[in-house]
Amino acid sequence: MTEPDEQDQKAASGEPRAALLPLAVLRKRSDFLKAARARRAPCPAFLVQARKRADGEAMGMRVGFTCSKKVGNAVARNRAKRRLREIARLVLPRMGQDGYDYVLIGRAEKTASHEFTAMQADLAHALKKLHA
RNA sequence: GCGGAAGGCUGGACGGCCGCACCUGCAAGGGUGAGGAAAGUCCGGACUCAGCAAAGCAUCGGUGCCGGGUAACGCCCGGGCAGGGCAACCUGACGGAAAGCGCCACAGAAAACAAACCGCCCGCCAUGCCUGAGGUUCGCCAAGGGAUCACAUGGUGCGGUAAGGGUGAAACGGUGGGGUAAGAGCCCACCGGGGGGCUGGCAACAGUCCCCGCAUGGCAAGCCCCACCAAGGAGCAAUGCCAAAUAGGAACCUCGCGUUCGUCUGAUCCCCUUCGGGGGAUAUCGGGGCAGGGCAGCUUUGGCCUGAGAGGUUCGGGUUGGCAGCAAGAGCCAUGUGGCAACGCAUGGCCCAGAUGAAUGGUCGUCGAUCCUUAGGGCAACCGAAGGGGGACAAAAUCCGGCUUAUAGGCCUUCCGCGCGC
RNA sequence: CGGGGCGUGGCGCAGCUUGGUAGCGCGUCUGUUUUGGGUACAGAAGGUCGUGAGUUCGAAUCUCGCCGCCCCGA
Repeated sequence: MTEPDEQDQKAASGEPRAALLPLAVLRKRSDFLKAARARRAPCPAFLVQARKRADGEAMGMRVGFTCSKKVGNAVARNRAKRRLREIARLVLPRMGQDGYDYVLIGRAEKTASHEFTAMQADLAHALKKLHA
């Protein structure tokens, strides 16, 4: 039933669009804790953390999203997370690098209300700084 | 028209581009995708687990006017009573205070078996009034005796009374009259209260008649009593399976380790044998029965398990993967029908989220209830080109029925009061 | 999902059981002592008792609903 190689196939499922790197989602708490200790870059509407993984840990580029209780109630947190996910989807395939874990952290009020195009530019700028 | 009451509905719309989750399909593609509260997690269930059910008792808990609805409820509907409102209507933890215990600060005479501080009244005594031994500072003082209807002052009585008394949340029925030494349900009228009967109602209760002068404050959201109800525990991180990994665990506590069957004859031993088998012995091994033990606190009954082990508590190690549970249900929508209603019944139709760092969206444009600014118009209320802003609360997490709380704006229905017109 | 606890002056806590006066320590302020400071002594200020209702004559205390925080178990 649960074939182990099925997960391998899922990891390679981004293959049809060869130009884009596959985007896996961080799910484990330990990955988030590791990323929190790595480099970070503040932006007006959110905070970016980036960590270059050790070899053999995982494949491709991974990204996670964090919105704590400070952001607001469940509705506000979900909306903030969706906007972060959207800018990550638009920006990371172009600007991200293989072998990195990224974590985007939402801020109260601003993540939900800040201008969308500005947030994309902010993320691109922050990624440049983090890769340098 | 203004003000108000009750109930219900709705919870931005359309399009472009780019996306997400699930289902279906070989594929292309197609289909579906948050709420009235999904929330808080306050009640009630379904479902699941453990080696169990029934009855009674105990205990704990809940409910608390009556009747009905429901799978059930602390929910809903209808009715009664009480309080509020001119009314529509609203609100109500609404059993018992003569079963018992407890509490009622301060103030006040007294705060719960009533008692009696002031007061009022009555009886008695003394004084006053007359006389006056005697004394004298000549103003008076005064033993004793007499009078004592009434009045006054003081004292006194195991006297009467509770009308009145600052207080207090609350003062032992209220108001008025009679009555009395003063007073008092002492008597009378009305109001209030208690008991009993009758009538209406399933009942709560209401009405009415008779009797009783009245017989005992409040708090039960203090303990408690009564009635009714259900019944324990844990909860979808329940539970089952697969895979992986580690271990093939440790400590402690409680109870128990008895008996029987050799026609269970498997095993072992002895004897006979025609070699098919037969007879006997052994409770050591296996097996069966019984006692015993266990199965939610106790008892009883039945059942099941165990029967030489069983049960419980704690600690330690590993895994934080997948599948099932997990979406057809106390389901939704019509129509008919019973019922004042909640709701029930019948027939037909429909299939309507299933995620798990957690999908159901991101962005842009047009419109948009409505708000703001302003050119202009109008005596004014106001109208208004153009520009700008622009939707509340709040997101399923096993699933239902309720409750509670949050909620911008809009719409509909019914009713009440006041004003005006016809 | 289930269970438990706590909100009282600036801080840490009593008081709640059995309802009537909100108290203690530290801190703050003022004064005295000292040449000055500290210490010591004396005095003072400061509390919607988390919040909204209800019960009661009366609620920090009793009951119910909300809000916030903390802890525990599966």
